[in-house]
Amino acid sequence: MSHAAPDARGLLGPPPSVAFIVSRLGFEVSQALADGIEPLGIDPQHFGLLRALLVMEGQSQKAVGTSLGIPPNRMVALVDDLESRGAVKRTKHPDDRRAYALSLTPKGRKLFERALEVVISVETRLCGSISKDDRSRLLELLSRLTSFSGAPDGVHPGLTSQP
Amino acid sequence: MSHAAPDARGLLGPPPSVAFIVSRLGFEVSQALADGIEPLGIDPQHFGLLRALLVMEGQSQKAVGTSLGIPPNRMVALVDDLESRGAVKRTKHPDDRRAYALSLTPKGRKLFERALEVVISVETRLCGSISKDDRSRLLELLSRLTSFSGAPDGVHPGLTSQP
DNA sequence: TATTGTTATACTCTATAACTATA
DNA sequence: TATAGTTATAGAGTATAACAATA
Repeated sequence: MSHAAPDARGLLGPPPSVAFIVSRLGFEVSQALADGIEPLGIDPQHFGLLRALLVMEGQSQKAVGTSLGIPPNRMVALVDDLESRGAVKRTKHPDDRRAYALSLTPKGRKLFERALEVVISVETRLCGSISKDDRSRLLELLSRLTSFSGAPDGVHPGLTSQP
Repeated sequence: MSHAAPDARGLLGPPPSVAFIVSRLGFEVSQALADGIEPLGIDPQHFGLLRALLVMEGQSQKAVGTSLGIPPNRMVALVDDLESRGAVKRTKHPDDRRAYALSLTPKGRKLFERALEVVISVETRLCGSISKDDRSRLLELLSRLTSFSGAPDGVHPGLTSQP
């Protein structure tokens, strides 16, 4: 049935809340983002790692992992994936022979840029129904909302797991 | 190290996008909501079911499930949980002896109201840093964003799974 | 003795598909 | 034969904990 519960909408239930809308919209956007980069052969976690490596060039797996909130065992698989497709490189760490120094290859940078284009296309689709000014206003309002996690600015806690 | 990557914030990376902020904030809010109702002994899926039953009193598991996008096998566990704690009731469906008619008990309504209080408290915390007028503006802007899923108005696709 | 990266095991969640009783 | 509800099995994803090499 395409209209199983025609009365289930908007009548009862909670009054419209920012929390519910953001929660729902956030899920949909995450899904769209994941679907969009999937053809590139990566998932959101890979994207987050590429993004971090852009500014953490040469740091160890451990350092990058803790900064992203990703535990060691998962870092292994993540870096394995990206290394096997030539996007990142493990080289010996100059100061600590136990550790690897992670770095992006040119191929990795291109991969990140293609993923960024996906983000932009999702943004365009998402905000296509409001004016440029309204988008700015929205951005400004959203940035003033109290963040729940203490995660640093560019980090998406959904891409980690740590409590 | 508590400041492993002090430069990873805001310098490089994508320009601020509604998509990224909404995705991140949505995750945090969902987490806060889940954490908030956990002491009540339910999770977001249970909450969604209670919310649906408020307006689908007497309908079958199948009907409620399809309206929420929840497959039959999971409906069983969900309804089992809520029934065992006396929040919903399975009675024989008058028209179809294969089916059950689901209904909320008074205890179920109280449970839903307590969960609603949690939603309100999260809303208050989330929007505590902006004025009442700004919150209205924000709500209005958010509601004008293009939704990705075709899900009906009150349905949160993160609480289902159906593609 | 502590730490980096790694591997192995266990657990949770979900999807798939069989099964029963009715229609 | 098709459908409502149920149950069983298997798969993906994750966390826990043990491991080897180095500090």
